[in-house]
Amino acid sequence: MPALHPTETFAYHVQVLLPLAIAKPYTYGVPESLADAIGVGMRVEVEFGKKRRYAALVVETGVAPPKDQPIKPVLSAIDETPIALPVQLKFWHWLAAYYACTLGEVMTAALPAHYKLVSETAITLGPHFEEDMAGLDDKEYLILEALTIQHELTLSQVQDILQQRTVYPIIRRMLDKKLLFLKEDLKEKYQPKRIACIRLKEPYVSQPDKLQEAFERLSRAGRQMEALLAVIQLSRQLPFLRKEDIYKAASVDHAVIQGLIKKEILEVYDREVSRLSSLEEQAASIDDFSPQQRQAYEDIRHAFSEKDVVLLHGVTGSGKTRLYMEFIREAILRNEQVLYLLPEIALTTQIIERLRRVFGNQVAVYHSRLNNNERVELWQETLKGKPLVLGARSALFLPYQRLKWIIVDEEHDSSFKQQDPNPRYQGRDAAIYLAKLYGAKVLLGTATPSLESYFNAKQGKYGLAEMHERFGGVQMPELRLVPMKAGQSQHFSPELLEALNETLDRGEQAILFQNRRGYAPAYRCPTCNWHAECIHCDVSMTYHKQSHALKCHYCNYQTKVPTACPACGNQQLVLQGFGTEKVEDELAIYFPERKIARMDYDTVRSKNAHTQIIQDFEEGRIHILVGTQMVTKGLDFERVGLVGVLSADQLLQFPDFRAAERAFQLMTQVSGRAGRKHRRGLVLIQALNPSHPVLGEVLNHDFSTFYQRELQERQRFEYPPFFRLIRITLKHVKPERVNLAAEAMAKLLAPQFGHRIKGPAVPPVGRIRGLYLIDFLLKMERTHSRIAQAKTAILEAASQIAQMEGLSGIRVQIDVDPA
DNA sequence: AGCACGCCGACT
DNA sequence: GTCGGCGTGCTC
Repeated sequence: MPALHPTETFAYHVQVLLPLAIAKPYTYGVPESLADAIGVGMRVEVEFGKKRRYAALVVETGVAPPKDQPIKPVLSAIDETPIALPVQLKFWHWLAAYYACTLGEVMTAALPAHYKLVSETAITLGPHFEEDMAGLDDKEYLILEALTIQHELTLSQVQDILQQRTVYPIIRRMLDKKLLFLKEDLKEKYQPKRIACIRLKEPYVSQPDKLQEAFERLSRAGRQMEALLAVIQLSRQLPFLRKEDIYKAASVDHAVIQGLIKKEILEVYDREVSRLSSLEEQAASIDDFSPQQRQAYEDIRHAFSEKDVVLLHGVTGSGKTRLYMEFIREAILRNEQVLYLLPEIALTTQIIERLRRVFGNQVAVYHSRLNNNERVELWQETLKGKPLVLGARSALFLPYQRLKWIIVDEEHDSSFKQQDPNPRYQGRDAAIYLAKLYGAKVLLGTATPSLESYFNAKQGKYGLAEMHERFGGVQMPELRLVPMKAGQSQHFSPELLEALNETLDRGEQAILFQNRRGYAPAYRCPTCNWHAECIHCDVSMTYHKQSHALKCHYCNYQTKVPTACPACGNQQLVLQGFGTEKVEDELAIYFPERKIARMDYDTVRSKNAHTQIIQDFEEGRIHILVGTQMVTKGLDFERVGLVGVLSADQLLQFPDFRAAERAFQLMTQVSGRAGRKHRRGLVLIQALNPSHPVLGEVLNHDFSTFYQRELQERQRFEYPPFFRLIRITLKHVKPERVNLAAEAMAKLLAPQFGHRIKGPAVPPVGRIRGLYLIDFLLKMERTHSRIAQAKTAILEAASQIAQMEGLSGIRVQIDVDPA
C-alpha cells in the first residue's frame, strides 16, 4: 500500500457565490466542526485561488461534490443568521436568468459592499471605538491597537497579527459593533442634510404655565416677546420651526432669537426624521380625497381584487402621492411592508420630506449616496420589518419579510432600467416579478404611462385607474407652440421673452428646459471643418464655459480649449449649438436683475447641491431655473407661472425607437411643473418643425391619440410592446477584432434567427472609452419559450466566440429589454 | 475579478 | 542573456 496524505473529510458540501464576476457557483466542503453553523443565505470564509480569501454566500447545502476535483474546506462561518432570505435568492436566480447574467453579478449588485469581504479589504478604526474599549476581548484589542499605529489594515494583515487562520467572523462582529469601518466607507461618507430648528426649551414645553414667568422676564424686551409669541403660535401649526420662519412671522432678526436662546427660553436643535410627524397630513384620511381621487381609490381597490398589478394614470397635479399614502397607511396598519420605488434623481427631493412628515420614522430611504454602513443598517432594519422603504431600483434587493405592496412611482421613467454593469434589469419589471414571489400587489403610477404598461393595462393584464383632472380645481396649463426659424442664432423667441417678463413681473417663477448640458455641444473650425473630438470616444467634445474646458459626455475626458484650429491654424473657431450653460448665460443678459440658477449634472454633483437648488427655488430665491431633464422629475413648486421648452426638435430627433415616447413624456412632465395653485400656468414649446405629430398631442394633453399612433408605429416596425428586444453589443479595443467577432457572431446566430436578427451594425456612437462597438438587435415574438431559447443561443454563441483564436478578449454584452 | 503562465520584443 | 509587455486560462 502506498502511503497517502490524509485528506479532510467533510460533513457535507455547499455551493457558494463569490463576490466576483464569475459565471458559476463553486463547491466547498464543510468540516465537521462547522456542520451546524452553516446554512443557506449565510456567508462563509473561503479560499479561492492560491492565496485570496473571500466572504462567499452559501446558496445551497448538501450538494454532491464535483468528481476529480480537490475540494477546499470552508474556513469559517461568518454569519450566525442568514443575511439573505430564500425568497431573495429566488429573485436573484430569476434576474440572472431573465437578464442573461451570472448569479455572482446579481449578488454584487444586491449585497451592500460591507458584506463582500475579500483579503484586500482594508479596515480602519470606527468612530466610536474609544467609548467601547472596555468590553473588548483580547483579539479585538490587538486589532484596534494595531490600527492606532497603522491607520489601516487589510484582512490578510489582520490574519498575520492575530496569527490565526480565520479572521472574517471577528471582523464581522467588530463591523457590527462599529468598532471598525471599511476603508471605502470613509471616502463616501454621507452627511444627511440637517437643518437647525428652534423650539421651546424645557421646562417650558412640559410645564406651559411657566411661560408666564418667561414673558415677565421679557417685559422690557418687546421684540423678544413678539418672537416668543410667534414661536408658540407657529409651533401649534407647524411640525418644526426653522429660524427663518420666525424671522418672517415676527419680523425679527437673528439677534432677537439669539437673545431668547441666551435666556434659555428657546433652544436650537438639529431637525431629525423621527420628530417630523406632522399633524396635518397624518390626520388626513380618505375623507379629504377629492371625488376624483375617491373614484380612483375605489377603482384601484376593485382592480386589485382581480389583478396583481394596477396602473394609475393621473395627470400631473392630480394627487397621486396622496393616493399612494392611503394605500401605504392601510398596509402599515395591517403590519405589511411597503416598497416605494422612485427614479434615483427624484429621491433627493420633496417626496421624501412629504412621506417622512406623514410616516415619521417608519420610513427608511435607500439612496445611492448612502455609505456602506448606512446600507447595512438599512438592510438589517428591513430584515426586522421596517414598514416603508423608499428607494431607487436597488431597493428591490433588500431583505423584506412581509412585502405586500410595491409602488412604482414615475413608472415610465427610463432610469428604472439599469444601463451599465450587469444585471441590466428594468426596475419596474423586476418589481412585478418580486411582488409575485412575495404575493404582493404592484401599483404603477405616472402622468405619462410607458407604452408597455398602458398596453398591458388596455389588454387587461393590469388593472387601470385614471385621473384626468388636477387636484383642487387647478387648471391644466395652457400650452403654446412657438415655431422657430432654422439657422437663427437666437435661442429665445420674442414670445418666450415676453412671457418671461410677464411671469417674473407678477412675482412668479419660470423653468426653462434644455436637454443638453454644457455651453455648446460642438467646437469647430469654419474653414476646414475640423471639430474637437474625444480621443477615447467617437463623439464631439462639449465646451463647458464654467470650467473653460472641452469635455466628453461619454467618458468624462477633458482637454484645454485650443485657440487655433489644429488642422489649419485658423484662429476663428466657433461654438455650435447650445446647452444649459449658454442658456443661463444669455438669460443673464436679458434679465440682469433676476436670479437665475442652473440645475444639471454639473451643478448638482456636490452632495447637497441638488436639494439646495430646489430649496432655493421653493423659497423664491431663484426666479428662473434652467435645467436638463432633472427639472422634469419629481418636483412640485407653487409659484411656477411659466415653463419653456427651448428646443423640442432635439428631443424628437433622437435615433431611437423610443424617441417619440420619451419626448412626449418629458414635455408633458415638464409642463406639469407650471401653475399649480392659484392660476393657470403657461407652457411655451419652441420647435423648428412644429408640425411633428407628437407636439400636437403634447399641446392638447392628448395621451390617447399619442398612444394609439405610437402603438401603430411600434407594431409596424416590430418594436415593444409587440416584440421583445435583446441587444447584443460586442466590444474590443481593436476594431479588427470586433469586426471579426461580429462576423463570427452573425454566422452563429443567423441560421437560428433569420430575419429576427438585425445587425451587425456600428451604433451611432461607434467607440466609447476606447472600445469599438458593434450591435446586434434581436426582435422576438413575445413567447416565453422562444425568448428563453434565444438567450441560451446568444450565451452559447458568446462562449464559442470567446474560444476562438484571438477573440477571447472580446466583451459580449447582452441587454434584455433595452431602454 | 485577480493572478500565473507563457510567448514575443527591447534593453542592462 | 533577461525584463516585462499583454493575451489566455483558471480558480471548488
